[in-house]
Amino acid sequence: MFQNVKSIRISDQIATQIRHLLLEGKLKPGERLPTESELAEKFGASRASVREALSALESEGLVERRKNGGTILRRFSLNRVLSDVEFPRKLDRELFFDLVEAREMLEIQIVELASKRADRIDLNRIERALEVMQEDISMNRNGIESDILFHQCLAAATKNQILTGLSRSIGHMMQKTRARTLEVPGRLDECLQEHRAIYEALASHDAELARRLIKAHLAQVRLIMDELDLEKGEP
Amino acid sequence: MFQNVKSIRISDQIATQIRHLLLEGKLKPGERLPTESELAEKFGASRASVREALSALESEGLVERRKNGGTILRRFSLNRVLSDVEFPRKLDRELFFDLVEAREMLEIQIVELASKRADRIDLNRIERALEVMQEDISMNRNGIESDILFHQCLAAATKNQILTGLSRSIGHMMQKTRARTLEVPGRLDECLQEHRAIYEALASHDAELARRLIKAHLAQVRLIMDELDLEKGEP
DNA sequence: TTTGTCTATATGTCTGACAAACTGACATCC
DNA sequence: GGATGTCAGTTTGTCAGACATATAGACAAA
Repeated sequence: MFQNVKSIRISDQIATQIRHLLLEGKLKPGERLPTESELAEKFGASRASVREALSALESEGLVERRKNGGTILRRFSLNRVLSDVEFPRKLDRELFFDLVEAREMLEIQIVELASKRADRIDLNRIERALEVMQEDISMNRNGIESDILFHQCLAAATKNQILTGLSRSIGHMMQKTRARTLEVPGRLDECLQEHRAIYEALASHDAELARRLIKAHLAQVRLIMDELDLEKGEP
Repeated sequence: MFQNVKSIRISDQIATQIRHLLLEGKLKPGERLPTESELAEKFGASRASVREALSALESEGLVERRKNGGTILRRFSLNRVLSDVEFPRKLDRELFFDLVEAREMLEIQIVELASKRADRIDLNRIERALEVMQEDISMNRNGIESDILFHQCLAAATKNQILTGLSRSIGHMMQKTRARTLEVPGRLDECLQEHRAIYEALASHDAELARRLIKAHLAQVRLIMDELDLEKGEP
């Protein structure tokens, strides 16, 4: 009934404005922003606030700052890929299935590529993710975090930032649903076994096997999702 | 051979330290960080630098700041820690190659799916896109718009909104580069022929052929990109 | 052409100060 | 007693002004 009101930081407002200007095309990638002092003046704020905004934008990958070169708008940034897609937050029923389909494609490609590129460090990381899930099971936790961690480690092994970012973002959007599938009794154990098998395939650089395994894994997830869907009816 | 040296911002060092402390488990999600003044003292830096670091961490979703509640480490952030820590921001150049790779994967998947799902309407649309490109050629236009149109129509034929959206935004980010490849003498004609072949495969619902053709098409594009790159050196 | 030097510029950093908002305790009124 | 003001302490948010430092560009010298 009542809208939650709260003060909005100046630095946030500045960052938001710049993000919007980028989306609307009034600021173009590759261009240079005015100097911090000029921005401060134009926004009617202090340089410190402008700098905080730029820090945020920088860590989002939208801008790049150089000692004397000013602040430039980056050409290729993950956020710009995602901002359009992530936009429909409502997740219609139809859109949700599109999302599931896109995720399956993405994950399959990721695993295939990862099985070619994974080095010792990646494999160690994945191993650790498996341990975390094992721990989740014995501690009786739901395991969604370790599930996400595993898939994130897979994506990282491709060494491709765009794919990694996409995986993270799409995986995050489906977090709730995945959590529900993991609640099914015994599912977490199964999941761990499937993950382990995928890991083995990766470790032996068997792309074809890895591909088959992740496909089976995702098919399993989808199956459970469908079952849950029939019972409850609504995401 | 020579390592690239450059000054590392204090705020970056602080942010990195905090990220690592999180990874090592010395800082735990849900905990509260010391106050900004205390942090400044402990790191031997000013509060302004600490605040810039916190701004970055906040926009990564690692911490949450409240007016009097101090700064708390967010619970659900494991995935973000990982990718950001292990793979420091890539430069535009590297990220561009990631983008090219991601696009190729995406387009291949799209064409494969489209060849299964394209109906009469989709095919007509694609046909029209081909005509537009033919017109571009005879009018001596650069053809980038009709190129985009063609790929957009392909994506639409998958009936998957997520894939369509991804294709659009990635394609859009690469627009300038694609435009440059089309400027190569005779390239637009080749491009049209390749598009035509893909269309034929789609029309006959030959997924395997379509896949091979789009792969060849994208390989050709990449080849030209590389050549242009060697000549000019800088996007 | 390369190298050295200088200067202007923009970011990076620090200091000290005040404003604003939240917390908790205490006082006040019905 | 319980709801409502009031106040002080704490912490983040914001500001202004200063200096340090790295970079680019111009220009001179070898």
